[in-house]
Amino acid sequence: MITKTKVNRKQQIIEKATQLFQKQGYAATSMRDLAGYIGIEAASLYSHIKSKEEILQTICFQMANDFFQSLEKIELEKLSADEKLKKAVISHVKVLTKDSAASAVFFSEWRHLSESYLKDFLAMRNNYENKFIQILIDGHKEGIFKKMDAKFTVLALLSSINWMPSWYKPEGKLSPEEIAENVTDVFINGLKIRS
Amino acid sequence: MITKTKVNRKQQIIEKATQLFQKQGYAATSMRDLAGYIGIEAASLYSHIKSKEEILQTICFQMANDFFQSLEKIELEKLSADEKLKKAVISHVKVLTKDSAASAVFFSEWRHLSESYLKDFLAMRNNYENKFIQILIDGHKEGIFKKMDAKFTVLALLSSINWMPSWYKPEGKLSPEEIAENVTDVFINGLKIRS
DNA sequence: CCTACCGATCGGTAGG
DNA sequence: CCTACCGATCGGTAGG
Repeated sequence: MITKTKVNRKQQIIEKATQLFQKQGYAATSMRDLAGYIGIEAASLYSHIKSKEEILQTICFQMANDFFQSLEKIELEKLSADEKLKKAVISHVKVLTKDSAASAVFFSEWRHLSESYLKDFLAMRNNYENKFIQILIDGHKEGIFKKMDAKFTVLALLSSINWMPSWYKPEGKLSPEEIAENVTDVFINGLKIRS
Repeated sequence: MITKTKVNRKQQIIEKATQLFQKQGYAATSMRDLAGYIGIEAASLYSHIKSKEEILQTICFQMANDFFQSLEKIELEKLSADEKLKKAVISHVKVLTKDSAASAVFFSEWRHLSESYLKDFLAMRNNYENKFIQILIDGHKEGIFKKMDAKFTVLALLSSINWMPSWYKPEGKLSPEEIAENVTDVFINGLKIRS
């Protein structure tokens, strides 16, 4: 049996914590819970992490980074607004489904971050939403999208996608691309048969 | 000063708990927190309620009932699928915005219900979703809606609406009807200008 | 509705 | 990574 290095153990702690935070919530998950699942004493966790909140911070800011990076790549491309929106949704869904447990924690447990982290977190989220809003505004200027409340629409769009980790099963039949295809198709083209 | 009756006090406890559960989450809200905001001792809460979980049960099942009743009324009406969908969304949004704090608790904190209540809760939610799914299926049969994954679409639709309590401000400029109008318009007609 | 209190559990530290 | 332990806090009860 190969000895586990500290790095691996830390990774293991974060992964198990992610699962527990998703299932039970951050506040309802105790360090003794977590340690028990890993097979060590609660006190031993602190050889690898500084605090319970540090775990949450790691999860939240890792996800935030992933979302940001994936969107920034797309912003550089020269695309029409509807193509850009579709690509943005696809990469959003890809990040989301790559680790749906971490995504669920990211979306539901961020409020338990302490103040200064919370501030950074909310600023990043706002920034991210604004990039989507800009795509819709551009699309309207280009004559592709109808007049609408862009912020409202983006929040509705992101909400409908972000809720997914709560019911998305990786073994399900839909790939990230198919999910994004479905979502963008509904939002861009609507449900009605065109006449 | 008029003496508060027990009924009023119980109502006050539930309302304040709803606010705290929304802001901090159920698990992170202590009975001492709650009592402090009301201005009594924690032990005194138990003259009015049986347990912390009873408060959560009251909130969740009250909301579940409201949602159900509003939808059942619409099911009886003879309407085309797109009209029925719109009406269903309007009354869903109305229930949601009537008490957005209770709605937020309903959508985010139900997992802290104990097992038997959890089972009932999930059954009701499934039942509710199925009614929406049926509307979409009927709409496809009537030739109004295109072919789609009805369950997927309903979950996306409800998610985009249900996320609202986390950012909806009653003093905002949009009425429930306008919100429902925006949401259904996007879903039914899409963002693209018809050509 | 309060005082007084219960056993259980919390996140975390000291020291090895 | 463990044993031993800390002060704080938890939901809730007894008795008035």
